[in-house]
Amino acid sequence: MAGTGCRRRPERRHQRHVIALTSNYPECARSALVTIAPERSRSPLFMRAYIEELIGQALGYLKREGELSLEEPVQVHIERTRDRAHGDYACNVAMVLARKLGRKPRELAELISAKLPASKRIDKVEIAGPGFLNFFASPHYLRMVVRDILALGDQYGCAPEGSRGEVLVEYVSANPTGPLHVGHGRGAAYGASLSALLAAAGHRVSREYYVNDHGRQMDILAVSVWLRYLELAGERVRFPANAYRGEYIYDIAREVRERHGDKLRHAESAVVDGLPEDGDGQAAELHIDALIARARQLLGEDGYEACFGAALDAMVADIRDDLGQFGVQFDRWFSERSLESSGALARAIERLDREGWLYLKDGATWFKASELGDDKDRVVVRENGRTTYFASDVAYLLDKLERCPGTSLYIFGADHHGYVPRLKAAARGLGEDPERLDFQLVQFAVLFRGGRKVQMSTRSGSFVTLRELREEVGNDAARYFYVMRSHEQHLDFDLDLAKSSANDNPVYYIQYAHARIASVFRQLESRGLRHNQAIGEAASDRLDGEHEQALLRTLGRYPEVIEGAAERRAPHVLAHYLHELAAEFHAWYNHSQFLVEDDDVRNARLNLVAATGQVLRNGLGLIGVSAPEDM
RNA sequence: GCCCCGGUAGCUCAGCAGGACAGAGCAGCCGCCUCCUAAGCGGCAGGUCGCAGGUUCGAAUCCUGCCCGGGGCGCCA
Repeated sequence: MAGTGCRRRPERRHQRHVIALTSNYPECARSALVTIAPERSRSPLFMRAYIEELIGQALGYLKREGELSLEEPVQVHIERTRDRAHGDYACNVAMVLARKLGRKPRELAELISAKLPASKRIDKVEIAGPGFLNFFASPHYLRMVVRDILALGDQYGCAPEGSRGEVLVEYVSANPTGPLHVGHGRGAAYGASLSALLAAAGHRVSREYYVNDHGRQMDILAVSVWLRYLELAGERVRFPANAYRGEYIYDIAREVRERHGDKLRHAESAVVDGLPEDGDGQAAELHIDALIARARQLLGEDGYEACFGAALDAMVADIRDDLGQFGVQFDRWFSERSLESSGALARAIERLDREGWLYLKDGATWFKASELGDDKDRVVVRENGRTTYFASDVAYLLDKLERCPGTSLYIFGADHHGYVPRLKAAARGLGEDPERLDFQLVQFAVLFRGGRKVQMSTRSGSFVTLRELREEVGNDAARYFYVMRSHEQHLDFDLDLAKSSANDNPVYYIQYAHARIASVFRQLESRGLRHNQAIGEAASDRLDGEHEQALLRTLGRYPEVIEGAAERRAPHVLAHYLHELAAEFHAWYNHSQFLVEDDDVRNARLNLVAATGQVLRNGLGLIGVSAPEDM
């Protein structure tokens, strides 16, 4: 039954036409007849943009000669071929036009390819398959790649800063009520990598962490600290079910005690007398809320703020420290409370009102979100006069849109997907363009150890913190593992694999390639030789081996990878690319000696080795993984 | 009930702005260190792309329905 050969499909072979590129039409200005995507980089390093240009010129010529009647631009794909036999790039322009013009695709392909300007970067163009134009990069172009990489260094692959729009990226934004856990870690790694990628692709990027320092959870945290403080002071107060039990609460309480002594101490009876009983569910909620009210009453404004402020400062400092060690930085930590004091909150509500999107019902103020694409209307001011969390969101959104003229990018955990229609509705309600908002939802990460799911529960306090994870597997492995899968995909994080220093760990595989490169240059020196780039460049035609050619092509692809990964908000694309690049280097390393006698060959190879090292460093840097010199 | 994400090789996943024979890593089997780190390399084997329709010259990729798994739907934060 399990036949082997019979399942194979018959080979489909298409006749190929080879068109020599001899004609040149210098007078053809760039035409707007071909569009791929807006804002394509014009850098000479971008082969696709270059090919687009060539095709545009050919079409422009054909149009002026009356051979084609083109009215509107055609949307075409210029893509990397999967099969080397198909050249380096393929374009489907003829097939797309065929549909529009009702002509045969191969016929059109002939027409177009005959008018393609000659180019030093393109060796030949073939017509193949149903009508693809296959472009073969010239050896000259491939060699140019090494020179460019060595000349540009850490700038290779980067578009000029500001060549694209501004992006304000908000990520992590975990409530400062406890340490970050592994779920936040994924958002942090994704956000940091994506931000770096966007910056490399030419966007001006600012990174923000929205600190939820306003709500009930913060009050619970403050009270938790106070209760631990009382405990340390010798009061025997029962700790409520819903309060924060983590060890870190004691640390903060100790700090408060050091600073304020017994000033905040009250007798146990004064604290709990007359409060509703603690218990499960509803009872626990009522109890803790009453306790918060009691704390405010006994401590007064200043005393309460002492606990609250200490808790907030400690938590934010801890989170900042944790993320900093993880290589995750922010340009701004935006306080939710500041929205009220700055008047941003009131202004946002006024704006919604002015635009006519607010109404009163049951004593509360509602936003007509349902008329703007959300499933239901949302309360902005509660019956008790307090604004809702959503109101803060609207105010922060308005603030962001006013500060950043480009895109506001939200990175949410997948459980926040309900916020998307609500915030878009808010943007519309404010009279702003919802297209300026970009939402990326990061799916959950599940830890596996010994092939078993690591159980996590916040209540029992048995969750794994980001810090613990980092200490267990290391920052490099954690950063890489977090972004190696698409963020839209649930992530199975294999702790054993991440820790493994065996041949199966993709992080070490890539880092090892870099370490080997460094080692090659150490060897060179120990043999009393020096790398001469100029000699290598002059002899770059000696890089004609199969492995060398493959490596050159892959290195040349890097700028496109950056561009595409940024556009698709997909750092995992870069992670995969780096793995592939490392694989090609390892294969070459095993196949050939680099430190050969021949000065020309040796230096040419060393140029390629150095260029590979540079690209590995650049790419690893963007995803926050170190590039070690030795392992 | 409504909404979001996913279902591709034994496992974990790429590929999905439609395209040329479906890819990688791990696990399995067979090989490679007098030579720049074997944390490496070469080879073999492994797939009804969840199921059924539809759109198209062409569908893993787009549309519809269904099945399975994960998550979300508060005048909480």
